[in-house]
Amino acid sequence: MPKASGTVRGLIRDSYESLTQAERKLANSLLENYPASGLASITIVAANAEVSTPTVARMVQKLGFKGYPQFHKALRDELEATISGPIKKREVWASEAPDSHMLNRLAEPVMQNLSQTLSHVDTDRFDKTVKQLADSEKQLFVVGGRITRALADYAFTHMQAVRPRVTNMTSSSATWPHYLLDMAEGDVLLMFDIRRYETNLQRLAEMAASRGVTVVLITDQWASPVAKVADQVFTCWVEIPSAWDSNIATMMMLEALIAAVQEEIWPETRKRFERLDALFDMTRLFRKFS
Amino acid sequence: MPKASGTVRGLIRDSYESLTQAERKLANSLLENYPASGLASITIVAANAEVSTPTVARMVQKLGFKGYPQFHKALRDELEATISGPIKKREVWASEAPDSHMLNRLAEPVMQNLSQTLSHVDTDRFDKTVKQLADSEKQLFVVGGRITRALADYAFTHMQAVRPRVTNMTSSSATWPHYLLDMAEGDVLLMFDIRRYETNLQRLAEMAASRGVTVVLITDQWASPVAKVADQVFTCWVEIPSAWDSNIATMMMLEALIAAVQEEIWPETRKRFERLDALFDMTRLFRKFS
DNA sequence: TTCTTTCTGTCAATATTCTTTCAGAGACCG
DNA sequence: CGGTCTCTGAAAGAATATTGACAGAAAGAA
Repeated sequence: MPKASGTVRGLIRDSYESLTQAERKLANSLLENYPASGLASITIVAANAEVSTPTVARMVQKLGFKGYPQFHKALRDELEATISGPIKKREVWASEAPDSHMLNRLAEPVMQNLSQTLSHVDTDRFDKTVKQLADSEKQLFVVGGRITRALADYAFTHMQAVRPRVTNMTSSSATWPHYLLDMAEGDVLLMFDIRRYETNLQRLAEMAASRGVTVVLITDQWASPVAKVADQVFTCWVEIPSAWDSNIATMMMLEALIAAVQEEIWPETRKRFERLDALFDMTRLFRKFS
Repeated sequence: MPKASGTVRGLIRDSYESLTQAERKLANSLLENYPASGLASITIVAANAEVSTPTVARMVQKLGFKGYPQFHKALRDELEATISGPIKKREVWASEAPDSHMLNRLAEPVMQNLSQTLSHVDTDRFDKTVKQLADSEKQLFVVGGRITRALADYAFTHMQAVRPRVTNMTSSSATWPHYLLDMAEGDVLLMFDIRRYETNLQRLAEMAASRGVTVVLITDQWASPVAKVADQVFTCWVEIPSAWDSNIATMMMLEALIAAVQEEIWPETRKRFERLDALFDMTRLFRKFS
């Protein structure tokens, strides 16, 4: 008895010689387009291989499955195992601590959030957004809410290092009309809005959009109402077992955007970095590091 | 509104915002393990997503399919088109994008950083620090540097929600002597210092320490000079392929601390949260969410 | 708050799939 | 050539999947 390789494919190959004529026809059909062709219903599989449904049922039983549904499930599990990202199944625990420790209780949902966030990004839109954020002909405005103001600040500091013409809008909504005055068509407004969503941000977005400003929104999985008027929306997963929301995935999203923008306009950015460095050297605020 | 990318995944993403709550739950479940999770029967898909079968049927119709079987077929066709070859083990991380895409290039080192950071935490020290940060008899000061000011702000906003007596020190070092005046023995100073390390922060730390203030430092893997005078040091991995450092691990460390502090003094914190909520309800700034 | 609208799950009907039985077809052997 | 065996597909029955109708629940508006 030859050993099966564990995969359904291996199983079929191993038992190929003991299969009958019609069954081989089926086996060929399955292997030819593996695993897609095996994921249809038994009727369709049979039709594709030009054999009858009982033949399919008999063969999967011969392969050791209890019935066609089990065979189907085995294929799905295999597919799932094959195309899983870098985040899945990684032992990221804080070593010696018990699972009940806060660090470990947090690790799992955080990974989940990052994974989920990544799987929701449409790379075409991402690339498009990067181009818009990288266009230093246009003014870039950054604004956030109560909690996300910190993220907006972070975005501002980095964007400012990468390109010129970046404006950080204060968190006080009373001053926003002043900024709106200066927004021109084609300018970009980068907004952060995580629940609880702020009505003022929504109004700001509406007004900006109506002036022809491109609104880029980074929000959570429940989607801020700003999404309705935004040109680009990035959804981040923020749920953790706590009374508030985690912004780790949001931070990742933001850093990814910054990194991509930096790469997009590296020649200019590089010069900016060098000049910035020179300036830091002149003020003695910072230490050189090894 | 950007056009759908033609794939079922794109279809789901594009209509995500117009989906209802239960449908989003389903969409998440589908995207999380795409396309394997969608290739099961409607019953199983519904069970996995923890929604009812009619919800699944409704959503696929909303997406433009005539019925579930059509949706199923579309997924199979897509799978066939994508991995027709023998062992085309595509590491689809962010999405259908090539490995060279920024999102995928970033995902790996970020995971690495999180993993490293977690495995370096001494849980005993972590717990001890949490107790110190949770002691609302003492004043808690928060301060950060040029980049980490955003993190300090984030820490401040959350800590302030969790406990009383929290002070956010401005980033301008000229004002720091004023804060120092009010620091008493036993007070806690939470500092962020990521390279390039700032000389002013070091001086601040020294002066605070000499006054008997407990200094808690969150720094990077190369360790800020503040570490020499700090009582508690948390090291975060920050290296990514870019000209600057990633603060995702730093953010995680911070959130872990906040979460642990919150848990430590939950009874008081809970009341604070309720009062805060009531205050938000009074100002109409925020929308209710589910 | 109350009313309206929209959403979501339970249930039942309908359609499809899966399995089993069985008889005919074909292969192999004497 | 006839007998025996295995294989194969048709058809029926059982099981399951899919869809539609409905009513309670939740969200949003006035």
